Amino acid sequence: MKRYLHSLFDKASSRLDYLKDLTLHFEIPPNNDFGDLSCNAALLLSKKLKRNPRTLAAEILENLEIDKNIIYKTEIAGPGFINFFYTPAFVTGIIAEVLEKGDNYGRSNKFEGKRANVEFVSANPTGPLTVGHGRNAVCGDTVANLLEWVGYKVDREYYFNNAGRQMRVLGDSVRLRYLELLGEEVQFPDEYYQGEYIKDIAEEIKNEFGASLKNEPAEGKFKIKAEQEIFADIEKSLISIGIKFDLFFNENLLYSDKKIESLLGRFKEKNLSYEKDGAVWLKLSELGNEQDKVIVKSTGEPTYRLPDIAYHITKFERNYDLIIDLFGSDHNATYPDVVAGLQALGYDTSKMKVLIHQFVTIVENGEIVKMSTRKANYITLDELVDEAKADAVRYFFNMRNISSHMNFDLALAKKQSDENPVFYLQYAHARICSILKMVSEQNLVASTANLHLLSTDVEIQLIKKLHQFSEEILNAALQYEIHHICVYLEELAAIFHKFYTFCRILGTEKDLAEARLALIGAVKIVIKNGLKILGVNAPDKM
RNA sequence: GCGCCCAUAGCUCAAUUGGAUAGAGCAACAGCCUUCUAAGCUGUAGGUUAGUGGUUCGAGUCCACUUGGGCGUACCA
Repeated sequence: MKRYLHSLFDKASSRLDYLKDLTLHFEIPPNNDFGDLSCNAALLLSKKLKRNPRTLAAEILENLEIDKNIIYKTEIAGPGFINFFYTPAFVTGIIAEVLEKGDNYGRSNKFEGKRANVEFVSANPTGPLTVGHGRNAVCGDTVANLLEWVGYKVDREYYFNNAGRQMRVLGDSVRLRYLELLGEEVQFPDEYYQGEYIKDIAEEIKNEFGASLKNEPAEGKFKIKAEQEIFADIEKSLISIGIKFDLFFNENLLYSDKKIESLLGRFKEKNLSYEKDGAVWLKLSELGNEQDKVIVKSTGEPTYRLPDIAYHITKFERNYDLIIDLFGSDHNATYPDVVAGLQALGYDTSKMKVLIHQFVTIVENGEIVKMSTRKANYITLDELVDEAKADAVRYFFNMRNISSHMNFDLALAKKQSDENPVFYLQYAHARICSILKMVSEQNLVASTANLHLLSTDVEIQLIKKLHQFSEEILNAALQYEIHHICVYLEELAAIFHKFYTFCRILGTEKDLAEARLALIGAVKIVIKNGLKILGVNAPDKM
């Protein structure tokens, strides 16, 4: 519908010059009395043209060639809003459209032919995924889904590093636990990985190799085994919430393919780096950032910046139209350096979008639980899924704006099933399925022949809500804000539940019953499609 | 100190990105099941949108300052 109105304004702009470079904005008014869509163009223009907004609105209206079959009424309201009212024929026509498009209703081809890379999770294999990773994982996967719904071909990518100091410490942690199991006295340093999973891995090694690894170095079998085990667990955790990656990118590849080396050369060649105190520095202060930063330590080892930049260059070389990075807020200081470096080398960083999600704070008995993988003080994603099931966990993370800090009480998480609105949505779907099952035994079939019989407020509201779905998706995708889908679905489900209470199907006159069947069939499609984007099941029965 | 994020009902959060009377869930209170699933519906109560100023037709939303919180501020990632 918005597209139709845009086209009307486009035509009118040939007569009204001031409409030409105006970005139009249509929105759904807060109140039914104000119509179905509202436009504030006159208000915006009044400032620029120094004219009364209401007379401007009247002038615009006169120049719109409105199809009376689609919009039966327009009005100028308040300070100068132009309100549009849909005809009943247009409204009921929505149902047929939903039914016809089915599983594809809500998809758009706006970004057809474009390719996107969404990088998320990217946790190094040093321990199980925590609740914090869970938020990242769910949000990343949902953003990817959303992009697919607007036409992108999406690669979900996981970047990891299995070299370096962290991994040495991991290997040595396992080695010490192994020696402990063999009955040796060992000093287990505080800064080593304290988690129980380290002991489990040591146990497995002991079962496989007996005492034969007494003199094995930490970076040998210990590290390798730990990495394998942990990675397998990570993948299992991800699959348990329905996430599968297309690509795993190992940081090592950047070294073995000489990407780091050549990048260093390019910085030097462009005079963007220099040596000081035995280290190599990147001239970030000349690129608009606060201060210069080290890219190669005096030990000869690069800092994270160099591989990160090299890694992103590979994304540009792989020709993505959109490159998304999803980080937790603890990384908020790192990406500007990477972006500045890329920009200096001439890459089009406007293709990049960095999404930062805020932390999930776990509160237990009124106190905040500080999470640390190293100190083994964390709640794992697996524990959360055990307590609250995958659908509830996915919905829980999807339903909030990623920029908002999330609090949750662990005690509450355990009874989360009662409070999570996901069940409200699933229940609506299950109720529809139940009706459809029941009518199949009667002599009733969904029919679009008599949709004009759908005339109560709640029915009209429900249909109009269905119409908003595609625009909600597009809007959410353009802003990478997935929680809008949840808000929309909850509103839709609320109207449906009201409909369910007031408008019966069984025992109603045949034509009306069949029209209502068509309506709930359409509702079912939209709920199912919406939940699909969120990665949540739509059960037939509850 | 500096940078990013945040502050909305008792609690957890929305608010169409500057729009018309700030909305949901949970908790509280009062109702609704002999008819398609009560994991539902109806109603009541709950707000100086942290504070102070500013910008304009119009501010929860933008700007400045203040207060309070989270995350950073490494030759860790």
